[in-house]
Amino acid sequence: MAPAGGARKPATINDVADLAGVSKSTVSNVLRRPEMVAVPTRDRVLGAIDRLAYRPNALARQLRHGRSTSIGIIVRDLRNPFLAEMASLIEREIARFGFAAMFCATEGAPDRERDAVDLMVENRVSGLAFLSYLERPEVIHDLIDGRLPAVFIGADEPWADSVTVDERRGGALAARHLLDMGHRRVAFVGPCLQDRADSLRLEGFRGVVTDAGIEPPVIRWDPPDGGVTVDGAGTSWRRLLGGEDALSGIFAANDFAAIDLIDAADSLGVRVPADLSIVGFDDIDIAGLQRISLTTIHQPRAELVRLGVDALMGRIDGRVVGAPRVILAGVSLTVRSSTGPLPARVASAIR
Amino acid sequence: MAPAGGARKPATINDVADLAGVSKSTVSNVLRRPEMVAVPTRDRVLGAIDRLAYRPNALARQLRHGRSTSIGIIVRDLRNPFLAEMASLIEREIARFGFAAMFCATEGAPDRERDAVDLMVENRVSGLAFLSYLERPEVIHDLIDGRLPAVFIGADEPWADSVTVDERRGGALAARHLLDMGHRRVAFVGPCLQDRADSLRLEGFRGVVTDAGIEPPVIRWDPPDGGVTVDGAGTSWRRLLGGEDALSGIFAANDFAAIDLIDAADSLGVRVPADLSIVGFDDIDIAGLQRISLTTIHQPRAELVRLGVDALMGRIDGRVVGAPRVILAGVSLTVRSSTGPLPARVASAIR
DNA sequence: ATGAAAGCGCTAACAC
DNA sequence: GTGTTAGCGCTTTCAT
Repeated sequence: MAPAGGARKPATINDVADLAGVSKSTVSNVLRRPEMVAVPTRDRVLGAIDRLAYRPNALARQLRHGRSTSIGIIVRDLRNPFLAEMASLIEREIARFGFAAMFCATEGAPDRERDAVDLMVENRVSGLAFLSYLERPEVIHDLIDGRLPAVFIGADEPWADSVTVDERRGGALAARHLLDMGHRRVAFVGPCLQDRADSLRLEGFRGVVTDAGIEPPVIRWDPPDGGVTVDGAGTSWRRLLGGEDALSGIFAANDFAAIDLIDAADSLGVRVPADLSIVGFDDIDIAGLQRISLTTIHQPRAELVRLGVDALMGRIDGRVVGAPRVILAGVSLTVRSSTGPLPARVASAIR
Repeated sequence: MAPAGGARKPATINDVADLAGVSKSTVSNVLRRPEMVAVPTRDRVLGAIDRLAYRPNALARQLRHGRSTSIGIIVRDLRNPFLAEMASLIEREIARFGFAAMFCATEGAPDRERDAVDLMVENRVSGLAFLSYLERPEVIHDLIDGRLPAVFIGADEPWADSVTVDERRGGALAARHLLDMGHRRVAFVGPCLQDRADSLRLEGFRGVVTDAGIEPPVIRWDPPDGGVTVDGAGTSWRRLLGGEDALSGIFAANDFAAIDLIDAADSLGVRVPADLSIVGFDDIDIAGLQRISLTTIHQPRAELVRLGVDALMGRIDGRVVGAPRVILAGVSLTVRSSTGPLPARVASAIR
């Protein structure tokens, strides 16, 4: 057993070649094209590799090839279970193609997003997967365009391959569901710094609601501890959910927020769905727990990832060329028990 | 705007040098030690960098230095919110030191763990952070020892720096809490493939329970869909939680499983805590939701990460040398409402 | 203050 | 089959 701690210099292909009494090309061949090396030589080389615990230096190989075998994954926040699972699925999927995952969390900050892309570019990742996208289109576009393939999963950017559900349609489904149940005082709640998917969800929601002659407030909230603002003015859930003109239906930009909202309602004694109906977006696993039972817009996570990684791999190996493709996956409403009809007394009060 | 899609060859330091009419050493100096380059030269170089949208090739620099500026993070499963948040915290913390994060999920499979370490070693990461650890000690030890610094966060391996709560003590706290409330038919539930933290939690739990003269069953379960086995024999929650000798207290290896267990109980009409008390481990955010309100063993996530990354950085820059250190953070029981006293009728039935 | 040159570890022509 | 060689893009002495 070696003395613990010290960082011994790792063996190189030359060390192996010397020990095996061959040239380094032969060692390289043993590793990359074993069939073209004579069996006795190969065995000698493998023996040396074993003795020296040789691991090829991926940095050197990648430098030679001009790119690394990593994919950059850029994601807002791994604490959102939807994003964590998507990231995890991507990691697993790209591993099947021999790629490693490099992660960067942007925490919803555009400058961190820019830094993340820079980091990935400098590390010469083979491709980039965005799980959230904040920046104004041009900025990142200019950073990336022509340098490396990128795919947006869960956001639809016209200048790169995108795999997404129709976010607008999801927002519209949520709106229609709430309206159908009689709700009129409805609102959207989303993070202070919206990513582009959030914006589209809001758009879809607002479109349907305004068509019904209602102008929905947009609530900004970073759960669980962030302040609540409407039109830039601070307020509180107590104010929004209590009193005569209390909201009776809320569409949250994602389940993560929706579940925190349910908890806030529970704390205030606001009953869900008797007093307040809540619709989320994503359909994360815990949304299906009996105790949460969140009505939400379902996203086919595995399918999105599969399609997204496929698209990316197609670009990387040049199998796919030409204009960016937008792939839409189906979106649907999953009705559970966080939504219900507008209570009669409120319904009459509004008329 | 460049034609979309194509992967133009990125500019190199030579291109910049040529355009600026200097040597590449000067370009390198402009980037790494700007103060030792004359201002006019520097400006010319910066101009060229800008014009060519030059990004230094990190692979080349890292090859030169013999190591990359990445840290490998090895984690069982990002769907477990505790692990996802820990991973996220690590990524943020190492970014402050200029390191990038490389992730690998092992899904609880020892061979995937070995592959992950191999991948990291080949990529010459500067250090390794384990968030879960499966393999028999020697295997990974031999793979790593002397090659690169490693830190275990949430598991205590004597051959490398470790930052962890006292897992055994956590298990013991859970056991004592259940016993104190009068429970006698208690069990442990954990994943089919335990990591080393799981084992220690079980040990601590079992120690206290057997001291009370009870031999607790060990239930293997991979929520939400996996089968339930005890001593290798398949069974079901219905059987374990119903009937005369139903369990009345369960300690789950982690909150993720505990919450799924609550859900299973809800489905079976088993009331928590009236019929069944459940203790988790980790104290993830959703454990604190009113609707979940899980009694659990609290882990100080941010502190564990801070200490762990500190330890790792110390080894990387050689500030810390010598024998592995084990750092213990405090562990405590957070009592919420998933546990309660043994119902009187059961208590009397047992006497 | 700037440049020339060596070399990190590997791969891929091309020679033998 | 196997060896020789020429880089990949960068940093870092060491001259000038």
